Amino acid sequence: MIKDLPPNTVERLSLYRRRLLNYPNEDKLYIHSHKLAHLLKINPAHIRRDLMLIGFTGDVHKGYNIQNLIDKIGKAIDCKHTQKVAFIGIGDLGRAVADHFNQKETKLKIAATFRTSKPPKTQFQEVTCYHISDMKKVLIKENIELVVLAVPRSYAKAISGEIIRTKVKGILNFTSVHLNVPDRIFVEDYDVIAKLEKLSFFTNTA
Amino acid sequence: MIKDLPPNTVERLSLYRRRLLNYPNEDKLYIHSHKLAHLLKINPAHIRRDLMLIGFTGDVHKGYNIQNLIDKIGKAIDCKHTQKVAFIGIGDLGRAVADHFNQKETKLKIAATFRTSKPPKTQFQEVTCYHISDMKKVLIKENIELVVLAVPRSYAKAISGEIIRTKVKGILNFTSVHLNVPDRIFVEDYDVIAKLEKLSFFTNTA
DNA sequence: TTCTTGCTGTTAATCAATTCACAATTGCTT
DNA sequence: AAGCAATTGTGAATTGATTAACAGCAAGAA
Ligand SMILES: NC(=O)c1ccc[n+]([C@@H]2O[C@H](COP(=O)([O-])OP(=O)(O)OC[C@H]3O[C@@H](n4cnc5c(N)ncnc54)[C@H](O)[C@@H]3O)[C@@H](O)[C@H]2O)c1
Ligand SMILES: NC(=O)c1ccc[n+]([C@@H]2O[C@H](COP(=O)([O-])OP(=O)(O)OC[C@H]3O[C@@H](n4cnc5c(N)ncnc54)[C@H](O)[C@@H]3O)[C@@H](O)[C@H]2O)c1
Repeated sequence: MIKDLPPNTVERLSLYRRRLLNYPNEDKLYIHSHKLAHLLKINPAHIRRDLMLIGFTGDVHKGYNIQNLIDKIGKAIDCKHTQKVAFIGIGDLGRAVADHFNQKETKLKIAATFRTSKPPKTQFQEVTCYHISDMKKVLIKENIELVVLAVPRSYAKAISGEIIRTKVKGILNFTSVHLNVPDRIFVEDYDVIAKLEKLSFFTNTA
Repeated sequence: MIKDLPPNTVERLSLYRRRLLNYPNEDKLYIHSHKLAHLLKINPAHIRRDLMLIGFTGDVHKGYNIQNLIDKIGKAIDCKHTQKVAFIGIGDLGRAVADHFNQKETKLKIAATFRTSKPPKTQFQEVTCYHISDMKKVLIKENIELVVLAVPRSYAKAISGEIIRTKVKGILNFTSVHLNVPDRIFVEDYDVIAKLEKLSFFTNTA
């Protein structure tokens, strides 16, 4: 894992890797910066710079070796141990995200889901679904470090209050409630409405 | 509508408004920059600067008048006509987003949803659900300008090929497929995996 | 009245992200 | 063997986003 990568670079590296994992099907061993840039609709220099930051070098004519690049990205951004993820709230949104997640190659592992209604024994392969009242206990016992929070907004605050008493280090927060957690916990908020309103704005001015 | 607002400012203004729409319940007419900043966990100067950009001024002691601010944000970022939004793919993800959307105050209006299986007559209040094969026709007829794309990734390319033959100006794309559309169409991609992998990275280095 | 306090509006400074632009490299062609 | 063409790696320039800092103001206290 490489220190001091800019946040946007880390995010892009993840996207590069996911795109490349589909690429060998297309029967090539190497890829050029401009080709990958085109697939992702970004600037080629961007890619070269990102790869420079993780110390990956290409061949001046063949471009970048795809498998080696995938591996190198893993060394750069993946945690050494497998980090466990829990889904808190597994309604429509949580289910969609968890499903999507389980179809992708990633080092992260879904270790638990939580909800209020009586849970079925399992969901998503071997993932256990617990009742929300066991959340704190399970998060601690299972050593879960990341959570996806997708519960009705009125519960967000109380739940985040419990989360801070566990070893959770990061929260992907879909509740549109801004969580009050200590600095040691990373929060990433996402809000569709703001994105759509931005889209609306820029499709009517620019 | 104000020209030349930075993208991030537009997004934040949307968030300010949504937060403030809940605030009068809390029985205040005015709010200070540092108070709102605290609610959103951002820097107060940021808020003052954003409001400066839309020409909104506060009272040096009372702060910002909440209702006036809500109105001013509307004038700054909302489209003059009501823009119509369609959901293409209304499975778990589409449903979650559409639901979330319909609970919020916004000038945007869901005008149609599309899916492959035989559609029920309606969903979400008065929104009609159409079969995907009618998509192009309906998008054109209804003058739909924004779409949320949440179909299985294998269909994304073909569907975006149809979309470009309509008046759609913006796509919120959840498919993890990078769409090849002309520049006149704004695309906003979102990818949970990249966000989670970023979270994983920063909870293990920083 | 005069002083103190705490806020806004705004400029300036900083920090981060993106893009440009080109030297260096090397396969390929002639 | 020499010249061409295409690509990487990267410093420099640019653009954009964020934060600091403070003047100026006005309410309320003394
Ligand atoms: N930020 C965004 O972009 C975005 C998009 C879509 C939905 N959302 C939000 O995500 C949340 C979930 O949406 P959804 O469509 O999946 O809702 P849903 O009603 O389908 O699912 C809610 C889930 O939360 C669980 N839950 C309910 N009460 C709970 C409690 N007291 N404690 C713990 N868990 C509880 C339920 O068991 C269920 O699993 C909502 O708050 C919604 O507004 C946000
Ligand atoms: N980017 C992200 O963060 C993210 C998160 C979750 C899911 N996803 C992706 O979003 C998509 C939808 O996920 P979901 O869980 O809602 O899936 P889902 O299977 O529940 O729903 C799929 C929807 O697409 C429709 N559909 C199926 N085939 C179609 C076709 N040929 N043409 C048009 N529409 C068709 C279906 O009718 C259904 O409405 C998937 O591609 C998933 O991987 C992305």
